[in-house]
Amino acid sequence: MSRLDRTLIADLAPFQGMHAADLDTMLGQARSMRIVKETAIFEQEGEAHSFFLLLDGHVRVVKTTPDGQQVIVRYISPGELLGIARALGRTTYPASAIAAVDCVALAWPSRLWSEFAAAFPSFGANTYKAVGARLQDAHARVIEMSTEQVDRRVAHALLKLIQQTGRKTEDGLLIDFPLSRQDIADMTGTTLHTVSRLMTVWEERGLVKSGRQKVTVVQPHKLLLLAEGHVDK
Amino acid sequence: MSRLDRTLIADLAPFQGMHAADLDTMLGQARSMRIVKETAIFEQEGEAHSFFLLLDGHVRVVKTTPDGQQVIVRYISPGELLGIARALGRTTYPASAIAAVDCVALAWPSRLWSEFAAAFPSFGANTYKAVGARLQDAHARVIEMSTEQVDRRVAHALLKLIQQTGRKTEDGLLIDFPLSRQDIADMTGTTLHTVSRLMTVWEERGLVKSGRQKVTVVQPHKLLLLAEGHVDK
DNA sequence: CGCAAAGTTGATTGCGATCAAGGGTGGTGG
DNA sequence: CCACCACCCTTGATCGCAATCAACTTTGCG
Repeated sequence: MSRLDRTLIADLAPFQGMHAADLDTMLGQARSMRIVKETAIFEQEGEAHSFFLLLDGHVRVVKTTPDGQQVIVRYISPGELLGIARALGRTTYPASAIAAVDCVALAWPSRLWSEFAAAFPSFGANTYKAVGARLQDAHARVIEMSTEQVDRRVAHALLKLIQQTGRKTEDGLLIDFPLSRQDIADMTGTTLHTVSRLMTVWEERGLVKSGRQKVTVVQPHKLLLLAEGHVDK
Repeated sequence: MSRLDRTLIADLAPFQGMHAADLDTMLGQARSMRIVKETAIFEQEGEAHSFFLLLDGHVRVVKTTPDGQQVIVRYISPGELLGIARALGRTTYPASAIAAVDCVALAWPSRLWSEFAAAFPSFGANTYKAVGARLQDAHARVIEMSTEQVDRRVAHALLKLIQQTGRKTEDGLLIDFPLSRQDIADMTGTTLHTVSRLMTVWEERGLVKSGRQKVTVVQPHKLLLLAEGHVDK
């Protein structure tokens, strides 16, 4: 049986400041798993039996309302923790996590979370720092939803994505996983129709290039100006 | 000089599970202060020199956008911590805190936060639990802003407030601090005009009673139905 | 090749913002 | 004590953004 090597995780944010031996201890209790595209890692309301570390791929975290509307809370990139319901004092997952592409992840039983946090203070502190960062993200999003028009919200969403996962191509910065108009709509509280029209206009203006489940930002700077409201639409 | 008595804080959520002696240690380093109505406890972007515990009164936490629009992030009730920027890994306050009425609070230098969290694990855990709860609140709010119409958002906001600070009166549940139409608008991402019209309709329907900076919810159950979308508007 | 999923585009509608005007009320200072 | 004024609230009229409704096109996959 192949053991997991600590270099797999040593450089990732959640494990900064930890001793090599402690990394091994954690890895020794991890189970590695692959998740095929468009399947769930965990489901909203489900028993929070495990927490995860994404090693490769991209995951979208989705909340579904009682009447079936979907909101994409965030996208997870490699190196980030997900499903840390226990750290938030929950016993069920507050959202579903769906693999946007084929993914590789590590999983630990939730029960171990408090053990790890206590035994490895750096790990606990890093996690809480991440929670703090997410709280600020969420607040920023509330402000955005309260005060900004659709076009600026969509621009912000795209900028956040290229910052997180932008891959340089000859055309500009490509968002590195399949992203539909509907997905963008679910991130920004609008409809696929409105997003489609925006993309058309922006493409004409040379700000972006996009196709089926694919978006490339050609002129991030101009998109930023638009997002910040410094230009006419 | 009068010392602060530990019974002042022993029963409050942030201090659950702490030893009496440790409470005294914390109190020994606290400074108690009064804040007059409509003045700031701290300002957005300001150096986060202190964190606070609200002992009496009500505080509104406000974010202001570069173009001057205001969003009320939350109201703080007695027994809650505020200004815990350091716990979120920040050195400046992410929002302003304004006393909605005359308030009494305890203040500690921010520097002590990590000391307390390390020395009194219960205190740290309680705080992080609170941060987790706020993260969930914020997410719920994003969902709300993304998927619900104005009337339902306003209904939810009022229900949250009466849950937090509702005081029983002969008419129903009174929100226990001055709350203007503009305030409600700033909580829900709408305008005072729309809120005013809603209140008028709801008053006619017997759901609420309201006046100058005063709101009483007469029929919480019916308001909940409206908030959940189970009835026609 | 056929079909389902994704995207485009036009037409229409309506919610809620904005613009505008006026009324009520509590607090303050003369 | 009263008058005035700032602040809060109400209500009407209009407008525009973006949702909705509808039809069609494109694209990739099995």
